[in-house]
Amino acid sequence: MAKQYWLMKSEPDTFSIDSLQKMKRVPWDGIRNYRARNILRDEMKRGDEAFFYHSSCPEPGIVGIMEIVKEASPDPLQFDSKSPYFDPKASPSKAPWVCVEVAFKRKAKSILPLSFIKADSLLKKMALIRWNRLSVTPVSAEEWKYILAMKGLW
DNA sequence: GCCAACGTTGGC
DNA sequence: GCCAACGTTGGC
Repeated sequence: MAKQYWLMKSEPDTFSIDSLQKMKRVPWDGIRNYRARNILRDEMKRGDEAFFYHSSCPEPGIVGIMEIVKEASPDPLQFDSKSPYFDPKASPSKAPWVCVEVAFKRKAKSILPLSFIKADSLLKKMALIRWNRLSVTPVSAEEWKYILAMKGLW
């Protein structure tokens, strides 16, 4: 299958592009929305690439690129009673929540702000805008190429 | 199955 | 901190 592209949100206070750069490879855990879960579980493939997006911060926007290095497996946090992502209904035989593993690829030279995305005639059609509260959204090959070709961004 | 109440996300 | 847009929960 052709490589697919995604956009994944994280609050930089919790986990930022700099944290990913240092850690190199992490589980993308704590997804507790069914629509986002279905994307992780059913659609994300090893080798796919994703934009790292900073949300709920002074300047939200795209800040880097990562690669999906491991496909979905049960999210361990759902079994951890001390985690905010604990799910009392989850059991090893019936684990509703999954995570993928991502690896750092590159950090943008500067942020590509949401305000720019919303003002751009091509980018304002991104699923990021249409499904504005979903933390994992698809990015079309056209949108991906367009952003990668932006002057001075990378 | 409907819907009101409540909780969360995330931009501003 | 506010609030719009959803998503979830639970009574009926």
